[in-house]
Amino acid sequence: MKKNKQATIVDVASEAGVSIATVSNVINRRKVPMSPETIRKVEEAVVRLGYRRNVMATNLSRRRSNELGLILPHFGGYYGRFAEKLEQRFHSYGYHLSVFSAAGMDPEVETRHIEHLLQRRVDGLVSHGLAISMHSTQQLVGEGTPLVIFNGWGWPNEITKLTVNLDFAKASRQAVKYFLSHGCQAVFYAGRRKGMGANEQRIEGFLTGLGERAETIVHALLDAGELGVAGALEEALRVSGELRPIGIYTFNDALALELIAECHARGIRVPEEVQLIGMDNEHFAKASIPSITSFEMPVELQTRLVAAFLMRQMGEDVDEESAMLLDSYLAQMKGHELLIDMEMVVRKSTHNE
Amino acid sequence: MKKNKQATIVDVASEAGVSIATVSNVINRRKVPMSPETIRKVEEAVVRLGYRRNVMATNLSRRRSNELGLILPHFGGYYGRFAEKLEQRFHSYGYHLSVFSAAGMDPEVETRHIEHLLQRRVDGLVSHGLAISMHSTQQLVGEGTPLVIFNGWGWPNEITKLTVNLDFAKASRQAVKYFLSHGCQAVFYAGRRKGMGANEQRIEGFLTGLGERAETIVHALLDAGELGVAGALEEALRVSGELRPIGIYTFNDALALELIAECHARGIRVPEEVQLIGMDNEHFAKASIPSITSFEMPVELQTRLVAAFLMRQMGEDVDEESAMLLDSYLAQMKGHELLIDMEMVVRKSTHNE
DNA sequence: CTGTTAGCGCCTTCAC
DNA sequence: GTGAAGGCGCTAACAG
Repeated sequence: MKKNKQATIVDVASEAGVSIATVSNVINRRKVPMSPETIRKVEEAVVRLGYRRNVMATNLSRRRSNELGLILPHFGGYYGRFAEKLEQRFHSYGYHLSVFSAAGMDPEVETRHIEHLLQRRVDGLVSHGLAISMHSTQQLVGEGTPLVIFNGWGWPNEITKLTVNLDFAKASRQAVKYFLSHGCQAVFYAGRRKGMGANEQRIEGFLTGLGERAETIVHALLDAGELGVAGALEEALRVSGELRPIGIYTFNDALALELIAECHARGIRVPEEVQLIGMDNEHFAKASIPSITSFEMPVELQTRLVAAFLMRQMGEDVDEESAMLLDSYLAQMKGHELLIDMEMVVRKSTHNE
Repeated sequence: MKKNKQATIVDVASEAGVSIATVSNVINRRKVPMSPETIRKVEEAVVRLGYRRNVMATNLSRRRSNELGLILPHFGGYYGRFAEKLEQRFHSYGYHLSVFSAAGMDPEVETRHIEHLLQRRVDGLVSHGLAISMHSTQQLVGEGTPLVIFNGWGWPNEITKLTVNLDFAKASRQAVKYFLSHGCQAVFYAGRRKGMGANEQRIEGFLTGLGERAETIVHALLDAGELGVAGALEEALRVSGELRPIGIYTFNDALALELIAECHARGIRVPEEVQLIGMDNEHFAKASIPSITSFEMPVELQTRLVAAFLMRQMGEDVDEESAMLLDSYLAQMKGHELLIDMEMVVRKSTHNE
């Protein structure tokens, strides 16, 4: 037996007794007038042969792929949800989305994925904007492929017309102000150096949030990556001396959770002595003990804006709702950065009643 | 200006002053002897023109894509790590992996992804085996594409030669036995109906783990999906009456964490009154209070076996280590199911000292 | 060593 | 309505 190769359009044509052009017309539901009889014959032949169109041939011929690519720092948490939402949105616009993880921001892996996507001639690309990827991305994408960045800072205008960012700085200001207005005698930011851009944004917000209080209130930046979680807590306690309670704003919920564990191990009460605010509003933030005050990530909104803008860049239409949303955000944009607010979810790690 | 289209192999050829065949040979580092001079000229032309091969054309011509597809129930946690590891492994075998999420096991989304992968003529497919996907998968894949399933139960041999499963049943037996040998007076399994196959496996293991003790010890199956977390806990307490401590084995760490929160809210001490064992060994299992006893998912091993088997099915060679590993597992296989052990990580939710 | 020439599977005018 | 033919970008013999 010879290997049963996939049926081609030619097979379908001869099976149905028509020409390949006709088959193509039927398959693509073109508006050219065809007899219902012809259509039926073709459709039957398709089923009978188990025909499945070869998109490589289609794309090659059409000179467009109808495919989009997404590069994430990793799957998991917020990013995983982001990917699923975005896929769904693009699907509604008639595009297919392939998702890739840089596997913990490994530049090599990331470059490999982008290169492959480009070789596959994707019609557009969306990428996170963290870490070093900037330079390589610039190189790779060149003048050709439409690209939109999300959660990226410091990207020159030449590369992207728009960056869709969560407003970490604002959230951080909000966190600090919350601490200050809820009796905290000293405030800290605990981050991880590897956070890069996103980390910087938080720090900036943290400092500006202090405002003029910066001169009078005890505060410090803690690097949990360098000091370790225990080290960071110790440092905070050392700096704050007898002052209580203190407030610690963390890079994310995971770090907040670890700090809670550390406090618990030392018999330090949360929130009576140490108040904590995290970021990401992960599933466990709600169930931890105490539950963690955090910021909700507006995935729906962000993916909507990202998708709408990419479509526009590609000259495609989008649903009216997204279009209006995008316009209203673009109107109040500063520079080429579009900022999205996050909502604080207050829980037990910052108050008790 | 006309749009600067991507340079093609023809452009490179004329730029370098050679024929397209030569360019192709250089690009693909074929073993045909060529003068270093020619090679240099071609390579220079490539960079000068920013040439990037069109994989659609390449694949069409080669009649193979060198691409593989992976279908996941969702990104996040274990599955996200699985995807990253698998990608890396396939890469080392010279294949590219595209990952798709069924977005919470939505059958429509799943079908769409598989169909698209097939239309792209991937050389092979690996898919989780949960939920209803079975039937549609069978339809779709037909006789053609090599397929390996992981974490799937009840798949007929006609579809898959092999299913690579984590041994949830065994882990569950182990959990029960741990409870029994550590003083638990009553034991429970708390799952979620939606767990499907994976849920069934746990239940089976839970029951067989009881063995002959099933007749003498108080036990029950709890459906946290139906009863809610609070309801499940109440039910366990009701059934066990005055007996303490009781042991609750949960579908995953997330559920265990929620139960801990629920216990805490009611002033029930963990592990003194209620012992808990979770599954997945998620990041937060270590940092929660108390930390959660759980089972580590052997992603490295599982991806290795999956990759090796798919490669073999496709007639490709794999590294010796993986080959030997696969052979040893195949040797002790029952049916067409290959089982992987998980390791229990004991933490504070089951003991205190 | 290098160039020529068929395809790969499908789309897309342009006649009939 | 339907069919014939050229082309998309690249590979793979096969000559030279």
